Amino acid sequence: MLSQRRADILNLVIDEYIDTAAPVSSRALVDRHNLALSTATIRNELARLEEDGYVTHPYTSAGRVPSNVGYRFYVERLMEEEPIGPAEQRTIEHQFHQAPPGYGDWLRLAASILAAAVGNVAVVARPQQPQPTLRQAQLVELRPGAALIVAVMDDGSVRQRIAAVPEGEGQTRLGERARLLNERCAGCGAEAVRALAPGFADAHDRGLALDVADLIEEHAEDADLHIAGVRSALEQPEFDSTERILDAVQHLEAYHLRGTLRAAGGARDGARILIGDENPDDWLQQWTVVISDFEGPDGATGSVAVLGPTRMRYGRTIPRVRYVSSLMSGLLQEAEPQEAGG
Amino acid sequence: MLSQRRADILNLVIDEYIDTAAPVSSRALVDRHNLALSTATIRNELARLEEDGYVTHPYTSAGRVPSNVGYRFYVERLMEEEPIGPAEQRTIEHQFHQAPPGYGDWLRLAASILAAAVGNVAVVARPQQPQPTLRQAQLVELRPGAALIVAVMDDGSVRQRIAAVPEGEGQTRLGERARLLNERCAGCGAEAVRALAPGFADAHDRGLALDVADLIEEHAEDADLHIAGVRSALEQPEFDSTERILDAVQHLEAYHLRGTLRAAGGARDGARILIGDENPDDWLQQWTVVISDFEGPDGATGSVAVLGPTRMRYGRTIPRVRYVSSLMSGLLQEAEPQEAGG
DNA sequence: GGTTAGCACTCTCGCGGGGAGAGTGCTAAC
DNA sequence: GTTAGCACTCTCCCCGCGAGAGTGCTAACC
Repeated sequence: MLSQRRADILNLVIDEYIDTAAPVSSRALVDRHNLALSTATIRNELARLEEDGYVTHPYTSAGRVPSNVGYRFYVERLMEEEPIGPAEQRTIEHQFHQAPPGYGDWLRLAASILAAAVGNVAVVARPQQPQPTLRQAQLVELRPGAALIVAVMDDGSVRQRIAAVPEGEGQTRLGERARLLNERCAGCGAEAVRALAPGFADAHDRGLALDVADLIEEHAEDADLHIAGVRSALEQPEFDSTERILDAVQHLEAYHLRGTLRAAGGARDGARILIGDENPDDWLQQWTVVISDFEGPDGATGSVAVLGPTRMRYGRTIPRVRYVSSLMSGLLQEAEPQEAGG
Repeated sequence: MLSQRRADILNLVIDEYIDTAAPVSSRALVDRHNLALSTATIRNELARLEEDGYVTHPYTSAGRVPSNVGYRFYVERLMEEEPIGPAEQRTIEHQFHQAPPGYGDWLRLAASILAAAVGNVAVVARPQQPQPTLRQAQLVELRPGAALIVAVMDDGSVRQRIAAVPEGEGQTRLGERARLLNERCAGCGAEAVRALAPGFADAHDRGLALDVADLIEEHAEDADLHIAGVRSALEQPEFDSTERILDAVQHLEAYHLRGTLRAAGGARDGARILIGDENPDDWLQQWTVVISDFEGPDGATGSVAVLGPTRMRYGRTIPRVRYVSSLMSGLLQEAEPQEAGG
């Protein structure tokens, strides 16, 4: 265990480094915090902290940089959370209620509010039930032999797929097929629909039922994941080379991020935090991810997350992720007097 | 009008510049194409081309770089289209038919096939009817007082919005409201629904009908726009500075791109082409956009586009945009024997 | 024993010089 | 109209170097 003084110094080093993005020198620590110690003493302590793995040395004679171990310790023991003042709270809630009418717009807005609040990438995943059930399916004629299945789930999520249908059937006939499908399968989960499939007299209806069962199991569209703040994150000094930026850009797509939000990580008061190499994904080895799940209606779970360099303002980020998450939860699930429609 | 020889030289300059991304010198032209002229003669011609605005000089003694005017002339008169050979055609079609089951996946695949074929950003916009009509609306309970309207259009596109409903109504009651709404409004366009709204006895039903009318007019979700190839585009030498990359990243989002695809531009055989400052958007002043619309079922129109630096391989890009567009059209609309379902 | 001053040593970073190279424009001759 | 020749320009890259920041270590100090 770290001595109190050493922990204090580590705290200062990390605060300083988060602020300046430059290796922290003994001089800087003493000067900026009026320490009653000499730089030499600090240097000794820093050397010990380095021995224990909390900080590193980019090269022989530069200041200290926190290691992942250091950040982890900081997040768990040292960091002070930066509270969300009444003014900020009002601003955020105000923005929330100013939402444009579309549901997607609204989720995107949430992401961009969070991104602005923390200066990093923010992601908001629409709540989905773990075991969704079918609300209703539609068949839209595409061309002879193929139709689009549009399946709306009970949590409001939507999945679509192209399916084979008999050639020469018009939209009317497809409407009948859809009606039959809905009569029997509405309210069912994937397994139930699959079990019902053999019960259809017509072979094509059986096929459609199986397609629907697949759809129910499938992830909803990427649309249900909203990303904001990419630019502000990539403006940080860690992204100095073109390569790094491009790598980040390549991976910061809705398509890839779904899995990332599911990763388990060191929890802190309802927020999962993954620092650097704690991330399972290769490309995230230099990133920290802070995730907070929230509840939607009927047990649906959504997620709010922030991604940024390991040098992120944890004290600011974590409470804000948590706060936006709870706001989402409140607006989507709990009773709350508020004008919603447009 | 340009003399034949001068046009030939312009052609060579642009081909060369597209290839190397470096200012083209008189020497390079003579050497690489075994011209029966001396570099001095070429220099004279280049000077004339510069006077007429087809090429420029980055600085006093560097080679020539095509101007937007030059590119425009090239696209209209000089360029040779690079045909899609049978092998390439087979590859592309093969990839198309290997599509994963989801409709969104499929559109994304189309974008990424095109992106790979041209080495730039590709965008595919799902076909939508200009005046969509309602297929069916669902109401999903969120919390007391608010529900999610999920409206499926006749072209299969989906719009969602949060709407006010009376507090204390359960999902069953909401289901009844939805049924009533569908009974009266299914098949209607925005105007028709708006006209029907006053006919509802219940005030809340009237409100919902108006919401639905709004939804019908609204753009579909951004999900219906798929982007691929951002990385390969940004790897090109024009994006040497961090700033440029970030600017591009910031604007290359589904949210912003919808309008871009609607821009009118110099047509060439069914493809609209906007070069540099021909683009209405500020951020696109250094870009070229090649767009081709395609037909979906029932008069729905989708778009396929490629975005890249003005120095793009026009001869390669244009036919490929056109080709993918026609493939989309074929797969979504025309009769074509093919296994579609999964 | 912890703390501190002093000092040698190390590594980065920015700056200026300078030479090579690529290319042009111009002039004069063909 | 075409071409050789030449002076001139501008970039680019390499190199060296000095300033500056910081450390680690040693020896003295309280």
